[in-house]
Amino acid sequence: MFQSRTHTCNELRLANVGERVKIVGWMENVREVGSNFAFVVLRDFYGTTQVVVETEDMMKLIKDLNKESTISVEGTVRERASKNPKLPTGEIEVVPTKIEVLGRCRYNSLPFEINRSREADETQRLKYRYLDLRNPAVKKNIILRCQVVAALRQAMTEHGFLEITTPILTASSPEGARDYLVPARKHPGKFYALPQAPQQFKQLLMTSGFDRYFQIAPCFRDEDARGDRSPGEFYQLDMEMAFACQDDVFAVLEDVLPPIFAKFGTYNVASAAPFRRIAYNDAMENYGSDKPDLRIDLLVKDISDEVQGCGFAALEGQTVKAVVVPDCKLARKAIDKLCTEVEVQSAIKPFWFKVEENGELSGGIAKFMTGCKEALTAKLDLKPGSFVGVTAGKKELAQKSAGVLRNKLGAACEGHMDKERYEFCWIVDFPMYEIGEESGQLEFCHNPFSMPNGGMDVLLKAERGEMDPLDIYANQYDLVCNGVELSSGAVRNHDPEIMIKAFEMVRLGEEDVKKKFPAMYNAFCYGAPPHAGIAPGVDRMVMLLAGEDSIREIIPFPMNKNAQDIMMGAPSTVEQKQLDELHINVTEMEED
RNA sequence: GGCCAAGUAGUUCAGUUGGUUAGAACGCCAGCCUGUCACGCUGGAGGUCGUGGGUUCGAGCCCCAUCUUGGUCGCCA
Repeated sequence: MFQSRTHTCNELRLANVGERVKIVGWMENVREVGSNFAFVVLRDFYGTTQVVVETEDMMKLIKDLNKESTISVEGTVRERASKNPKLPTGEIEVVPTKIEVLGRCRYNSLPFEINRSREADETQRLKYRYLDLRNPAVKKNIILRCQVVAALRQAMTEHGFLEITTPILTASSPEGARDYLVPARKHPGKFYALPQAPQQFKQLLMTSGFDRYFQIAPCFRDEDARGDRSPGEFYQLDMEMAFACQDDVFAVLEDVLPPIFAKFGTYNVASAAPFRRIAYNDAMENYGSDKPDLRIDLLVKDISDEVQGCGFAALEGQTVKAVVVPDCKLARKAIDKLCTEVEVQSAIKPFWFKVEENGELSGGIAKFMTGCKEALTAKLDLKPGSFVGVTAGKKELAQKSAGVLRNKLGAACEGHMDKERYEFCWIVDFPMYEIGEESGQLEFCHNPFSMPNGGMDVLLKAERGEMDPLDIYANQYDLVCNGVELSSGAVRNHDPEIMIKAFEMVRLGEEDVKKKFPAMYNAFCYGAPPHAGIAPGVDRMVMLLAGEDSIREIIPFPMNKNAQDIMMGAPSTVEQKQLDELHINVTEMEED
């Protein structure tokens, strides 16, 4: 029968010398420095403590044990003969009178070394995640995640928000991403869906009279993974406020997030309220991105007019964007590498040229630029030493490529990125509608739940042809931090008539609204409050705070890129009996 | 689904123009070592070079196919 320990492995100090103690943990390392003399490093959640083995019996016991076995050590605390100032427990050691094996490690060779697991192959790490997590450097991120979630809960609660859980088994939503479906045993041919977000439920809560709702909400979307996007499932700090406008939502997050970022982040500087607000179109124009990294001081400039007639075919008739670095010291090789990286990420290879010390243009496309040198100098404020990166193409492509270029240049060129801080901004005034690439017709740009800016009036105007529907803006906003889109939110459309009108703009109507969002439509017909909300991604926040580039580093048990849990073996085949109960017929099967 | 990169010892990697017996570090095993703390020293075991074809006198290296993994684009209201 296991009896509890007296101390953790990060607790004993000089003051404890002479005490009888019991510590427990994993045998991390054994340093044998003589016959019948060895140092054993014992590790638990809290830290490590050195145990000295000095007798033949104990030596035999330890030598028969594989590393990573769990043991308990009862003994006396002793001052070390040679202290280690690098360890909190480095001044003492435990001289055991009894060592008990609690859980033997059956393997003398592990898939990777615990304390170097971050260097190991990721597939191995994920397969043996329970070993990977023994590494304090890996564990640290999970602890951080817990602390951040706890801090968010506390802050939201203090702001008067109630945490309310919403269903995991719900109805498939016609909009958005691909759903995860769950077959309904009692209803052959019918399916539940896992929620892509608690969107409709939280809006229904507002209609029910709950004033301020939040939830650390699991969300499920069957879409492909990215470095910053875990496949399948992720968590949002989902929130919604009744009788609220955009400013009310902003005020809450501007109050909640900066202290948490400053406290738990790798960098301890976070922008203070109010965060900068940038209109979507301005962000695209000046930063080439709808998630600008404001730590970079470079801007994107339009030089479409200036370069017309320059003789370089790739620029003629295109939207042309430039990013100028006034004092660029990049070598030719570094420039080529950077341009290639931009091409990989944006499908456009940027052009470039430099201004030499004597004022002459050189490199890249310089020979085509001499004709418009004066106009460019004025527009871009060119000086000796300036580097100019140029992208060209259709407007959005040129903008986005310039944005990628801006990010790369900011990171590569000395002095243009104040990296060690968290810079928040709001992206506002998103277009409500766009012309769909496939359909060529008007479609919702983002989500149909947002209130059009100007309400029914602008919709009617657009309907009468008095304004371009593309000029209708949604009361929608994104929260961006250091170039990462943390969150999307909106002032919701709580008015059934405006909702129907908004849908009519994209050739849908009352029947479609009722069919697609029956509960919400019905609820809104019984008196709905104006409401607004947002849902910052918890995983991405923690990733930013931990300073990690991969979202898998901050998820306790992540799936791999192909949405497989190789540790648990999910997804997996199931018994035919289970399929029969669910009225499921498998028509195609992956080979194992 | 497209594109790019990688796959060699338990792990991380090196491997020249295609040329003898495929190396190193860490880990593992054995021995030595009474103050180590990334302990040290000596020795040892450990490889179907992802898989299948092909070119060649000869392939870890070249070619084709395929699988796996990562990145990226599509996708992500």
